[in-house]
Amino acid sequence: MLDLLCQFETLSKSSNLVWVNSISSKAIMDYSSYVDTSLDLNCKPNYSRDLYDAALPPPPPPPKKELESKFIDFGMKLGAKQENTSALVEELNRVSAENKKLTEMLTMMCENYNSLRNQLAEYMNKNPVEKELSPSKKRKSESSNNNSNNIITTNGNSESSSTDEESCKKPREEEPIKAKVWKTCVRTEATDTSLIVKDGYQWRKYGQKVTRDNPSPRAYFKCSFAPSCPVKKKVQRSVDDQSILVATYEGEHNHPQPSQMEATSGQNRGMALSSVPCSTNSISSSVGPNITLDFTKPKSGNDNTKSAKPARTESPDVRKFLVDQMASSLTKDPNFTAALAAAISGRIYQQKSS
DNA sequence: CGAATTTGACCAGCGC
DNA sequence: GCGCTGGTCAAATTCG
Repeated sequence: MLDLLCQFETLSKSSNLVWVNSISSKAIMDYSSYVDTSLDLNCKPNYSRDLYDAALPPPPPPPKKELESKFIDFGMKLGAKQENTSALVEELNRVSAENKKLTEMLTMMCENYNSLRNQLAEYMNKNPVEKELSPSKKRKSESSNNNSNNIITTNGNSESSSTDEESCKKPREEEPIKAKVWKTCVRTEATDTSLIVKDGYQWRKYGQKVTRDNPSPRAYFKCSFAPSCPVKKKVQRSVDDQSILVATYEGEHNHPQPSQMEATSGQNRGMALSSVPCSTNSISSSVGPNITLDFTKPKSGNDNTKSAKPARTESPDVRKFLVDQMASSLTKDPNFTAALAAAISGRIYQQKSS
């Protein structure tokens, strides 16, 4: 099963979150909103990997008018308004076509990813792994939680199985009995001792404990929006593989990701660089500015991800949102604007001289 | 200096 | 009831 998950992870490329909770396919779908579909935009010009080619964001259409006006002004100053404008318009058309093509490629990637995930869910449902618990264990929940192969299916209801520890908790909190509980495995550097799982949300650590079944300490986190947001998570290294962090989430966020809030509020300079899932062995480890766009949607409402998923990649609204994000990121990047200005001036100079 | 983290103490559930 | 255990609290400490 882990092999399958690894394949799944590899195929998903842009995500380093391995969803190992074997539950109903419906619940799997719920998780889809957490999958990092962010594009890692390397501003350096020397990227040549296919992945980057595929994930290369479309050039920013929204600034078109702005840029065009700037181009025109620039051209007027040089006394070559008409030629420059037509050339730039032509260039913009070409870029738009490329933009469209890349968007289609991205959509196709997302579709492939989703179909793979569905296949995984199907496989899990067909092959439930019954994990026999040691009778000597007092805390059956822990014995299951600390196993990296923690793939349990009980009537397709993960809540009933993995929330055993929930039942051990005090009933003081009025959170619903069926609070969503799921797990993720995140591969990290084996030397990395921090128990930090970057998932786009901000967490406040409120405890750490060494448990009986695992020599690695378990860290307890609450959502930084608590108490309004009741979500908690526990992070502990896998017993079998110390390089794998097992994060157990309880509850559901009732707010968008902070990174997304920043993005929508226009404060997205270098956004999500520290708060979005990113593989530690990421291909984006090259030196230089990386712009990571967070495309995960705020979890509005409950289980409507099934219908919302296609919209993420295909609906005009989402596209517009993505484009706005990219445009905002690029236009605020001084390196980008400088490079753009240099490219434009160079092209105009080239046209003039020819 | 305020926010975040650490860590020992405390509480509650469970098995004997 | 007692001991073990996981989960949480909150004072102390660290960090930016």
